[in-house]
Amino acid sequence: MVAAMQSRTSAPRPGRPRSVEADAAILAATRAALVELGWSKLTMGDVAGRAGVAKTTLYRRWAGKNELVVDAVAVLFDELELPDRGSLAADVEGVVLEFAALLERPEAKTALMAVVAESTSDAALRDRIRSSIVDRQKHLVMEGRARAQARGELPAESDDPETAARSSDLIFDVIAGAVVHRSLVSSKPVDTDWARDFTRLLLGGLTAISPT
Amino acid sequence: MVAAMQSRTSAPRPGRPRSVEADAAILAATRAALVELGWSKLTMGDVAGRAGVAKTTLYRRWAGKNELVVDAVAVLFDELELPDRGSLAADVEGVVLEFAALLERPEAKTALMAVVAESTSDAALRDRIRSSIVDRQKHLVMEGRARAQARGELPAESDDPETAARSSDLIFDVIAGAVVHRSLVSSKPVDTDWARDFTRLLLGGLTAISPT
Amino acid sequence: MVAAMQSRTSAPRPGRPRSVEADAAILAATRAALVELGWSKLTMGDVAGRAGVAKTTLYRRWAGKNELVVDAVAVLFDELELPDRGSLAADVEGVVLEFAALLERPEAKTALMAVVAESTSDAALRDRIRSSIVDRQKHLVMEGRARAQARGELPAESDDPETAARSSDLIFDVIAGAVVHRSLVSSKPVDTDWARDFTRLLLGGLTAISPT
Amino acid sequence: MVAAMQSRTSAPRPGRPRSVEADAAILAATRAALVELGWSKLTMGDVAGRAGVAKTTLYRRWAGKNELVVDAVAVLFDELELPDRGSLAADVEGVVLEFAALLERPEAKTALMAVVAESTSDAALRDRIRSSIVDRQKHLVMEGRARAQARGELPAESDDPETAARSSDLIFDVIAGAVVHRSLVSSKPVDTDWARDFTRLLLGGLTAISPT
DNA sequence: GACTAATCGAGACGGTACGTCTGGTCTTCCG
DNA sequence: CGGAAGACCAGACGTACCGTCTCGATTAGTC
Repeated sequence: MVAAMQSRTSAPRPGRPRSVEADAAILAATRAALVELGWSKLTMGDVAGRAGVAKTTLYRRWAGKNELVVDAVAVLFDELELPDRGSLAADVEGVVLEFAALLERPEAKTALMAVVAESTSDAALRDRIRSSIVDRQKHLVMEGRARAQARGELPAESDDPETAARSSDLIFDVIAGAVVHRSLVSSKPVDTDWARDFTRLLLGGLTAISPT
Repeated sequence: MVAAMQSRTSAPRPGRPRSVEADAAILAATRAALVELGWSKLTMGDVAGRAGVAKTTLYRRWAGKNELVVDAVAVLFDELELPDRGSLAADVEGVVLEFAALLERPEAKTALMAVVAESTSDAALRDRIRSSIVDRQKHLVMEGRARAQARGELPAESDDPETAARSSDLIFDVIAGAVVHRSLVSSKPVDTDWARDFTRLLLGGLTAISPT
Repeated sequence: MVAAMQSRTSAPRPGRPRSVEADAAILAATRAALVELGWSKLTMGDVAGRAGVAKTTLYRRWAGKNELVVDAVAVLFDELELPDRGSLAADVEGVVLEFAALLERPEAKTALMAVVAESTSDAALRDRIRSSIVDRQKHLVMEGRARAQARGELPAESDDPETAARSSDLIFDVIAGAVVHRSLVSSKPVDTDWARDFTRLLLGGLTAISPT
Repeated sequence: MVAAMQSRTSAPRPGRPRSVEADAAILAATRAALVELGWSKLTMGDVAGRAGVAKTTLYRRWAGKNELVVDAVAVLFDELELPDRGSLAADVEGVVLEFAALLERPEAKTALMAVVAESTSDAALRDRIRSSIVDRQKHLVMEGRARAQARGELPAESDDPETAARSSDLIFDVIAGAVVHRSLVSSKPVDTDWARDFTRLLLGGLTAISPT
């Protein structure tokens, strides 16, 4: 995932090739450790032990705990999908519940907040999070919006691409932010009722800001 | 703030009383250390040194880094205010910008996410965050809503107090969540433009979910 | 003149007088703690607790652990006696066994070596040990010698008092040193057999060094 | 000296081998610290610092202060030698002065008494002292005795090996005990005069206990 | 019968060292 | 050369004692 680009060129470097199994084992071990121990008690040595791997092998692939955890958790966000549920409201409700289900998983909730916290004082980590996690989610917003426009539920985007991006970003932050805040900060469940209330609020707002 | 309940009963416990100056010095030192070092590099020993206090004095009052930081940061949220800006839109925009300004402060942004991360696997910490931080903010939502109803911008609350609380919670999570997500996850500025866009979206939604 | 007398006896200083019971309780607690914990794990706080006394009360009377322990153990050496057993050989054998029995007691053996160790870098402690412990034992040697001379087993002392003191010191160090070394360093029992062997060796030597 | 047994089998355990230089540096640092600070103020952290080594490296090799100091001091006793001085009297006098000179060294006197004190409540430490220190000295007694017998100054040993061992032990405890007691407990110098007096006493005794 | 003055208990204080744990690096030998 | 093993340095962890201090509450003798 990290330096996978090079493998494509398949330059048969000299010496023993890196074990492909090790990568998978390490990431799995990281997720398991996150579930059991949480972020702060997770240690590199413990992950290495679980994966049946030497610590050196970890450090050869990742710069530290932060990077490792981002990669270990990123794959979880690949599971998010946006099947066509027939209407914009159904699509929004669906993605909200799906995202909430993801945040219920201990490895996801713990890791997500922790790496965001670290990223506040680490620009490189911020980029890594954006590319590995945020962008994967944002893509869903774009997809849902396009589908709604095709259905005629939303007007066509503005000609100005910048304006369009601005409103995409806004919607994304509102959805993701509300779910995360409800789930992790307010510590209350994101259930069907809440998802319906939220969707009504969001769709009402969307109609209001759309140009006639 | 923390164990202040007991002081009211003023039961003069035997032995030397705890230094009240130490508390203030420690919390101030904690905030200073957060700014300089960030969450992960902040150490109890360093805080003690800055505060001119022994490590034992810290541990006598707080169980660990998490608890200390929550208390140290909580006071920042007391600064949030909601002056009457004349209209609901102006009030929302104002509180969004104020909250965003708070999240710009390094001690706030780092600490907030970090303690939330830890709280995902620590129920006691979760409660402490709720009472020390979340509730302080939620109060603003209630206030703004009441004011808007007085102005006639929003209909009177439902007779059912549970329904009213449900929508208050929703609005709170949407506002706080969106600002936090924009600021810390998406890493983009919460400026006047964004605040205006967001306010239009939110107010449109509020109108839509209001009865009649 | 008159007032000076009283200060030695019971100078009635102003203020609340020190508790006489506390002294006894503290020394007893110290000995008990020595038996249970040994020297290095004995703490002032623990002794205070056992004695039902505050730490300040200890420090008001003794400067530290060393001084306290010397005083607590010193009384044990008062038990050493030298009844007239009829001959020099019987007297030596008796005192050797008595001293060995004292060193069997855990509080004595632990404390004696420990304070001697500390005294190697503490002149004041060295003096305290000499006056509180060593001199008490040395007195027995003088007594036994005088008795043997009265019996005619040993020749009268040299006219030169310095010469007499030199040989007293020598005998004392040989007896006490041998018993301590056998018991604590070689970790072997000082039983009747050993005492008899040692006595034969010593008396043989004494005869040899005595002036014809 | 400590775990040297295993090195003979030279089983090449996996992983990086322990630094042999570190061992020497640590023991030297321990002796230096003993001279400067004495036993009670010597700290593991300080020793580590002097040796240019991490604290973990100390604890990987020794269980604590006691074990470390025993090993650090043990080598000093290797310096004791018994050159043939021509007569038993000269040999005894020589070894007494040599031993006294050793006990003059601050690292030896402090450490020896301190570890003996600890050993009174620690059987494992007692064994370590016996094998590392006591046995090294006792060997000198055996050697000197054999030499005196060869010279005809002492009769041949008893046929019963146990009887021979008993008298060897006795002589050893008398010599070592007297020197230690004079030097450390009585706090008086072991000079040539004292050594001569003591030798006369001992040799007189030896003649007395020897079978005709 | 108040006023001193030193004591007592309790327990917090600034320090120092403890022994452990983790992070990240380096060194050895094996495949 | 990759990898497992484990030693290495650095330094934070939370705990335990140290010896001092600050409390309120006793106890005496002195006015």
